[in-house]
Amino acid sequence: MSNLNFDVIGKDTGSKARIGVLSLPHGKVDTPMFMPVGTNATVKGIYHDKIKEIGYNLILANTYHLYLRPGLDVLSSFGGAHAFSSWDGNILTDSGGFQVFSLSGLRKINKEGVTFQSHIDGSRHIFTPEKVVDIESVIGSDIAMCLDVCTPPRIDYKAAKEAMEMTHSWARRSIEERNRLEGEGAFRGNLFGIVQGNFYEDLRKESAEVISSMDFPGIAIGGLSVGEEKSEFSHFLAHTAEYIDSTKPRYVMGIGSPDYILEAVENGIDLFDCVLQTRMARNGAAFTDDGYMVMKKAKYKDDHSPIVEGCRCTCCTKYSRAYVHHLVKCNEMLGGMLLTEHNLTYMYDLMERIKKAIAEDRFTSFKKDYLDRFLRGKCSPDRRQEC
RNA sequence: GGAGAGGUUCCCGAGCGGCCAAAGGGAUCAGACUGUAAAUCUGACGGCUAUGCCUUCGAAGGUUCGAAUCCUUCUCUCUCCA
Repeated sequence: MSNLNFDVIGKDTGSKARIGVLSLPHGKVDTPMFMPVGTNATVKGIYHDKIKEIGYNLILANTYHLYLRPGLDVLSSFGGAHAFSSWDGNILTDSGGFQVFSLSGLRKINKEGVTFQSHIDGSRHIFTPEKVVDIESVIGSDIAMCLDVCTPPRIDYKAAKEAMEMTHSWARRSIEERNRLEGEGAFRGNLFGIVQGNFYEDLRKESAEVISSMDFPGIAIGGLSVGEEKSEFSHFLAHTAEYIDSTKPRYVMGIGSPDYILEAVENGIDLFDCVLQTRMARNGAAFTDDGYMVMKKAKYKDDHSPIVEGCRCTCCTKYSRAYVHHLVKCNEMLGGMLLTEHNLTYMYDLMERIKKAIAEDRFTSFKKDYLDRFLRGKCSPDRRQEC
C-alpha cells in the first residue's frame, strides 16, 4: 500500500545512529537527510535546479500556505506542486500543524479541526484532518504529514494531554481518509504520523507508542524545538525516539542547527527539516565548521578569502567574504541568494560527512570533534555554557 | 550689490521658552533567528566617579527663575533679482 520502502543499510555501534535509503515516488533519498524548507513551493532565495544540483531530492512545502495561495484550483490544474514549481524531486508537505502553534492568535481548535483566520487576508478557513489529506493529495505530496496539534512548552499537563489525544484522534481520521483516497487512486504519497505529548515523559511515551501502532509508513516527532531549553530538547528527543518503531523512518520536525541534528542522528533519527539555514542566509549569516559567520561584520570588509575554503558552492568558489559582506551591507538580494546556496550546500555536505562517519562506525567521535569546533566558534568562551 | 531662506547630536531631519541629551529616519555596532505571517526582529548609539552630574543644537554676548527655542552682533550656506 505504501509507496515507501525504507532500508537501513548501516548502523553505528556506539550510538543509535543509522544510515538508510528511502525510496519515494520521486526517487531515492539517502538518510539521515536534512530537508530544505520551501513553504510556498519555493525554497526562498534559490532555484529548484540548484537545490537538485546540490544533491537534495526531498524538500518541504506547506499545506496551509499552498491552500491559501495559489489555492487548490491552480494546483490541481497543474497536476500538483511538482509540475507547478518545476521540481521533479520529492515533496514532503507539512499539514498546517505548525501553524496551529505559530499562528496561535489566529486560530481556534476543536475536536473537528482547526479554524484559521488567514494571515494574508483575514478570511476564515476550516482545516480538518480529512481535508488536510485531501489537500495533500491535490498537492501530490510524496510524504504527507497528518494534521496535529503542536503545543508550546510549559503548558499544563491537562492541556498537553488534550492536545496529544486530539492529535491521535486526528491521526486515525487521517488514515481513514488516506485509505478512502487510495481506494479511488487519488492518493499516491506516504502519510506520516506525528508524535506529540509536549514535555511530559509519560505523554511522550504514550504518544510514540500509539502513533507507532498505527498504519503509518513513517513517524515524526513534533512539538520539539518550540522554545524549550536545549537540554530539554535533548532529553525529550531521546526519550521519545526510543519508543518509535525502528523499522520505520523517523523524522524530527523543525530542526535545525548542526548541534541539534547531530543529537537527532545519535538517537536514530533519519529526517529533519529547518528554516534556519535559509532564513539565516537571508539575514546574512553563513554556516561553517566554526559556527555561524555573520557577514555584516566589519572585519570581512576587505577579506579576500572565501567564506569556507574548499566549499563547492557558487558563493565560495567565485566570491570573497568581502564581496558577500558588501552585498549584505547593501541589502542586495544576491547576498541572501549566495548565502542560501552556501548554507544548503554546507548542510548537504555535512550530512554526507555524518553518513560517512556512521558507515565507518565512528559517529560518536565525529560528533564530539565537530561540536568542539562548532560550539567554540558559535559562542564566545563566557557564553559556552548556554550553548 | 539687492531680496529672501537657513545653519540641530556621524548624516538627513523634527523641535521653536520649562515635560529636551533633544522625535523620526539613515549609517554604525551588538544580539536573536530551529515543521517560515521573517531579505526579519530586538537592543545600543554625547561623556562620566552614573536613581546624579558634565558638555552639546554655527559663534559671541544678552533677556529670563529657566533658552536649541526670544533679542543683538558676527559668521557661513542656499535660492532669486541685478
